[in-house]
Amino acid sequence: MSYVVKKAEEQIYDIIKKSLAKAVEKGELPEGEVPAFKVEIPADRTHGDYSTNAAMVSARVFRTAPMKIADALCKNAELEGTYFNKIEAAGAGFINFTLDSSYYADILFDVDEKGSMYGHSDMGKGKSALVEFVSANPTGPMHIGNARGGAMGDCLAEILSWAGYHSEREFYVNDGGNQIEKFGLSLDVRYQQHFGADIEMPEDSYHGQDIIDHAVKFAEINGDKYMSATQEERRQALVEYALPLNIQGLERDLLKYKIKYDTWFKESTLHNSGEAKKVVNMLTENGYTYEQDGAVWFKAEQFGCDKDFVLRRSNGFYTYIVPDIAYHYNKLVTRGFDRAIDILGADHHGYVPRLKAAIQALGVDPSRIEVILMQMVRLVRNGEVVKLSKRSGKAITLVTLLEEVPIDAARYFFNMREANTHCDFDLDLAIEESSTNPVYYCQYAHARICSIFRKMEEKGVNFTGCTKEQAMLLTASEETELIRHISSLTGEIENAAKNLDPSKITKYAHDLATLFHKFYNACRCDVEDKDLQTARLFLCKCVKDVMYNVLTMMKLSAPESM
RNA sequence: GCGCCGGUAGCUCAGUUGGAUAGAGUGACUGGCUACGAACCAGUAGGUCAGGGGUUCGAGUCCCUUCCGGCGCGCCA
Repeated sequence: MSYVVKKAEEQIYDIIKKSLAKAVEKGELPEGEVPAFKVEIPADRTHGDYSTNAAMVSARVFRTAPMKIADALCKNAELEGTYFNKIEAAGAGFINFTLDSSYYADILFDVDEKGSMYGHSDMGKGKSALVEFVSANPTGPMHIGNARGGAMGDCLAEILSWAGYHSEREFYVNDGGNQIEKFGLSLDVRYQQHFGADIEMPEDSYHGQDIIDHAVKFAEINGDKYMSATQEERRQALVEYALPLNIQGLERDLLKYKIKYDTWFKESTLHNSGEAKKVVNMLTENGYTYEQDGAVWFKAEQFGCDKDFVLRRSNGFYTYIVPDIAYHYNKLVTRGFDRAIDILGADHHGYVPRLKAAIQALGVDPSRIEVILMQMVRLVRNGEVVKLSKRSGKAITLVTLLEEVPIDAARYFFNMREANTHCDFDLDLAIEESSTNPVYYCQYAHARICSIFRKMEEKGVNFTGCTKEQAMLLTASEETELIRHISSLTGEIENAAKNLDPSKITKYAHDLATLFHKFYNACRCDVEDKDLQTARLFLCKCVKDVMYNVLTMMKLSAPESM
């Protein structure tokens, strides 16, 4: 949290401590230690700006009624030199504190001084976090679920960076295994069909138009010369042609979505470098594997899983989880990231304990892997759920989505809700009502402030700075509430980082806009009193800075007019 | 059957990690521009926090249980 906020909270602990000592000295309270108590912001602000349950939790220690303790503490409290001008005991024994206007002024000076850095925190102490997200199969275009994961992961990486972590973004490219086999097979059939072969697409192949397009292009370049090659050669050539194009396509489409990765990590490197083999060997050397029916099993039950699972199939191939184990070992040990954060679809939840078990068996603290499970997005169009089937090729792609919905709106929408809630994306609503979309509500606040400064300049009023005496004129509830919210930005970013929850930030932005719009309607900047005018313009400037910071954190535009 | 996630206003969701009278958005209704931007604001209506039990000064929040929904539980990824 920001240092002004921190200072205020520390003062409360200090006030309580000193007034307790004084009350004991005067014999108003018995000797004793106050147990751990909490300082918090009451939901109902008529109860003050801060409250503490110190009197309630110490009732047992002092064998005195909470209300009596609260009274004694209030009576002996010394507020001189603090940010508070009132302390009082309330009904159940809460002790409530009221902030002085010097506090609000200091908050604004803090914002003004930090500018675009306001909101940054050193909570993460420079620890490194690798955020892996989207990681869509390179066998086809991205779907709408990837849109949610993309917006969330990108925003989360940014939040972590603001909270003092060194964060990096990574895309894991599944360029090995069964899916690539299927990809090759699908291309192969389409290629042969192009030259008139009478064969059907197998049920479980990829039926999308993109596969046909690749096959046709490949045929235009290479002609029919691969018709006479072996199936293996033909499929390999097709995959070597199409896969890089798909990966480039993913990169290009995500860039359109304002997502830029630090690294594109290919699964194939884990096989080529022998890392996949190495982790299986390590597990075996540590005695955590056994053979049965010709397959190699991992003793997962020893690590709290309900079942053991296969690492190497009897046909000699590794199961999908082996490269994943090697991949996470690579993240945490080889590359030495302190934390590996994965954003996955909720249908992977059964797989998380298994991955963690294997990582633990490799001697790595599994809590360094943190998985955000994201519930599925249901796409609604014309009031009906659109079935998302990749196999049928009817999935709504990320590109299609972005053609229909503004990028800012999509990024904001997908960060509005916690990962763990299902969400419906109503396309018609997103398009038709784009003007009432919550993101515009926030951007409007920013544009409105810019407009105020333009208008004031036309009248010859240029804001150049504000004195503390002027800033202390901001005492209307609309003003102090707004400043209170401004003051909470750093803490809110820390909270979002702690919970790995970007939705806290969209909520913050929305609340900031609400409080500003309320202020705007209640308090005019264009007033006779020049000192008050200066103070309000100062407040506007600070709100604008904060809104700008929050919007850019989510990579949303902060328009000066709209 | 076992496990994970969820159930809060008509709808979509918050609820500061156990605090005071449960809140927003949207939809419905009413009011506010000779105005620094009405893409805004103010107000009304709408609740057995899925049901039941328990823990304590105090429960939407923690524990148990029942019901409802989503998803997992493969030598698929």
